[in-house]
Formats: sequence, structure tokens, C-alpha cells
Amino acid sequence: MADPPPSNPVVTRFAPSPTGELHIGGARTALFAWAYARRHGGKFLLRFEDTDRKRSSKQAEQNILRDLEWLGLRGDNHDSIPRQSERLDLYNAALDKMKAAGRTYEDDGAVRFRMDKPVVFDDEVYGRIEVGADDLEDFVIRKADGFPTFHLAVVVDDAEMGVTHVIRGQEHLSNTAKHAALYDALGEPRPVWCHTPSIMNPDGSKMSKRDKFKFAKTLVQKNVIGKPDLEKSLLLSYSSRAEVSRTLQGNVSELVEEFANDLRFPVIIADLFDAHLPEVSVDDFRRSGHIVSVLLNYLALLGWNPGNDLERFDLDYLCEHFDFGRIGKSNSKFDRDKLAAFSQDTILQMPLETWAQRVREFFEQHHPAYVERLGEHFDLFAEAYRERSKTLADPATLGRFFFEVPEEYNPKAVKKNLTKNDGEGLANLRHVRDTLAALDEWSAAATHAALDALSRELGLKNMGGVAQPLRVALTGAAVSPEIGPTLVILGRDETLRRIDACLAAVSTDA
RNA sequence: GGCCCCUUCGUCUAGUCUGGUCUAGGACACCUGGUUUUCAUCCAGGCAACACGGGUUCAAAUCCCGUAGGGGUCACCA
Repeated sequence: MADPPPSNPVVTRFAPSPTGELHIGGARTALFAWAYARRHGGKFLLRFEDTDRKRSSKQAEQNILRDLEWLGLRGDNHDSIPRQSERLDLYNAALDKMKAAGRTYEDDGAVRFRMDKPVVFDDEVYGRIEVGADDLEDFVIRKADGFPTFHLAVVVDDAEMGVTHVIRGQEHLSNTAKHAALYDALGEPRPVWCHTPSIMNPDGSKMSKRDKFKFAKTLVQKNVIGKPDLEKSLLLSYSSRAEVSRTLQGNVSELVEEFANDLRFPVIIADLFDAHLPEVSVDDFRRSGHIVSVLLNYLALLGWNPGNDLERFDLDYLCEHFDFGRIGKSNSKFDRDKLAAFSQDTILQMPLETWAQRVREFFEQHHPAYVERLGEHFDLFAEAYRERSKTLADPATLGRFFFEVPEEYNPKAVKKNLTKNDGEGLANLRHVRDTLAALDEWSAAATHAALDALSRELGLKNMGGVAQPLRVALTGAAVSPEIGPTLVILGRDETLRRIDACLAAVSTDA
């Protein structure tokens, strides 16, 4: 079942074109190439395919490298990564060779390669592929601008760099016949090809950065259009932030259409609605607080499996067991719920100090003000949210009330916990205030014990009768971590202030 | 549209090559019950699939043919 061990030293590569962010699918391809090289004691090389001069940028190169670094997939040629734009001599030499053999011809300033024979090649996951001569067309290998096309460049580079195993996305499967013909024409040995299935959205569409626009657009259409006040404030907000004043004259529908390609659009909209954009690039996942080891684990399992029921494994395990034979053939849908479950599981297994440290690092980067506000209680805060978090960012969103005074109180929560039964909850909340104000020691244990005692004193069946009204006062809703730690993190002064504010704002007849 | 590829629970998948051990296993999601001061965690249980139609065979999720659905590709993009 396992692949036969390769006889030559293995050389794999990851060759992105620096035209944008590293896509999550690209990350998985890189992971597989990296793991295969590690498994066989070979090399994993990087290369930038920047023959599209208009779309390539050094900034994109840097970003891709940063993301690869974050994933822990460092190329063995990290210090001198070749760029195709700097190797024109190589392609020209190959061109000359094929020209001399009569395999090429000029066409409108470009050079085409003659495809005249049927091609058969083998793929490690899709098996033998045969393409008849009728289905093959001559294709351009050098563009009029003198640059090689992707087809020529990959083949020449992979041959020159000694790449033995070409691992890449399935969208290249139909290009492979061309590449095989080129290898043959150049007299170079063909590599082993391994095409991996694609990663799709839950609805079966391709995961792409367009998803963010779609998401933002839907958000606006659902929540704003038809509501004049919201339309106006969105136009104002968008135009001021994006510095596009003329949108003020348009309407929201036009805005959506007009800025469908403005990268800032989804970000601004998501910000406005406090919504979470769908992640599609590695950078997106990092920003939303995903733990890299979990992401890698999930990614590996999307399309590959060890052949048993094991799902949770680390990179060492992957390097020890990864093989082409266990890569599936069909596309898979990216299941955020399962990723979240993996994450939560991992967070639960982490030593508390590790979790606190990771959250601190994430917060220092994304929420420095929160770190300052939390001060000495940071670890307690992290601990309070450990069982409730699926990402490093969750404590910030779930625990927002620690940093922002509730502006309004959830009506349902108010009714259920405060005003119901002639304001029983409100009455209890007054007792809570007195009890907490009189407390000598402000600790999780002491506050908990005091509230517990109070609930019994009041003849309540459990602590809920005092804890829930208190939660509404502190958070505006009825959800928080355990009440003891919550009080300590918030502090006595702030706690009493919020209780007073709540008592003032909510009355029985409200 | 031509060509290529794919098709097991809602989702990721094991099982397919080497047909019987599969009344199809696991995980996520979902549902029910229990623990619990809320949320979450945790515990117990449950629902749920071989795309369809023909063959071959004593026997088919597994082999063959066809149909349907999905994806890719058909650029002087990669």
C-alpha cells in the first residue's frame, strides 16, 4: 500500500507566483511537498514564478515567505530563492535547443512548440493519463515580450534544479501533457507528478478572495438596503474611510457594485458590522487567531489520511507517514466547524501557561490596549476563556464586555433575570451590591463564597438567582465566565459602577 | 461545447487495487438525556451514506458498461 521508496534523492519544490497572498490551498500543496521531502531525507526548494511581469511584486514575495515561515515550511534554498525573471538565459538556451531540433516556430512574435504526438504520463494520485494527438495543440512557450510562458519555465527550472517530484494542484493536471512533451523534447528525464485535489467552499465553489467581497455584499444587501438611515451612515462611513467622497452622491447598491474590487471594501464592511470575513489566505487565518499546528493538522487531513482512525497528529507524524498513495482523488470542502473543533481540543490540551502565553502574544499584536487594561489579571482572563475559545482571538470577542461598558441591556436577559416576578432579580441585585461592597477580600474564592452564602440566605435554590442578575449588570447579557474570576478581572470599582448603572437603567415597569 | 478527472452519512473520510470478515467503521456537525450559577466544558445515547441504471459472479461499496451530477482545462496567466 505504501509507495515504494524513491531510488534517487528526493527533491520537491513549491513554486508560487508572487501575485497575491498565499492561498490556503497553496499552503497545503507546500505542506505535502515539504513533508514528502522530509520523509525521504530529500530537499524542499522554493522558487518564484514571476514571468507575469505586470502582476508580480516583491511585496507579494515577502508576504508569501512570511506566511511560509509562519507555517514552518522553510525551503532548503531559503537564502537564495530563484526568480524566473532572472533566469532568462536558461530558457533561451532551451529554446535554441528545441529550435535547432525543429520543434518550434514563430507566430506573431511569440514562439510556439509543436505538439504532434500523443502523450502518456503517470500521476501518483490520478494514475495513467493518455492524451491523443487530436486533443493537443501547439502552445506558446515564449511570449512576444521575450519572457517564457509558465510551461517552458517550469519545465526548464524543475529540470535545472533537479526536482524529482512535482507536487502541485490538480488544476495543472491537463497542462502536464504539455510539460511531459517538453521534458522529452529537451532530453530531460520526466519527474514524478503528483496532483492534489482542490479545496472548495462548503457550497462547492472555489475558495477565492472573491468570497470576501461576496460576503460583504450579502451583508450589505441583507442588513442595509431598504433602510434609509443605515444606508446613509454606511455611505458616510465608507466614503470617509476609503476617502471616496463622490460615493455620497450614489446609493448603496451602486456603492457595492462600484467597489466590488476595492480590497478595503470587505474589510470596512466587516468592521462596520463587527462580522468575521471568510478566511482564504494563510494570512487571514493567522489574523483570525488560528493556531498554526492545528491549521496544519487540519490541512493535512483534508485530502490525505494515515489510513486509520487517527485524526490528530503533528508534523513529525506527518513526515514519518506521508505518502502519495493515501491522497484522495476528489475535491474536498473546507469545514470550518471541524477546524474549530480541532482547535478547541488542542487549546484544552495545552498547558495553561502555554495558552496564556499564546493569547498574550496575539493580544500584544492585535489588542495592545486590552493587555494594558488587564494588567496583572491577564493570565486569569486567559484561563477564564480557555474552555470557551476556538482561536486566540476568541477571548477578545467573547470577553469584550471586560473592555467596553455595556451600552444596552438585552431585553430578553433583563426580563428573565431582573424584572420577572415583580423585579425579583433587581431586588437580588441590590443585595449583591451590598454584599460585594462590604467584602474585605476581592478574590475569586472570596467573591464566589460571598455570593454563594447570599444565595442561601435569600433562600434561592442555587447561585443562579444572584449570579444571573449580576451577569446582566456586568455584561448587558446573561453570559460570562465563572462569576468569581469575572469579578476579579473586572475589579471591584468597575463592578459596583456597572451594578449601579444597571439598577438605574432598569426598573420593574420598563 | 471538446478533452481530462472525480462521485461512500450534511461535511472530512476508512473500506475499492487483492469481490465474501461491511446488517459499511471513525471524526465534525446535528438531535436527546445527564452534570453545571449563565455560556462553554465534560459524560451517555441517537439520527445519518455506498449518485442512478444495467451487466459479470454463488457473492459487488468493491470488477465492467452506460447515465446523471460536480470539478478542471481549452490564454503571448500561472
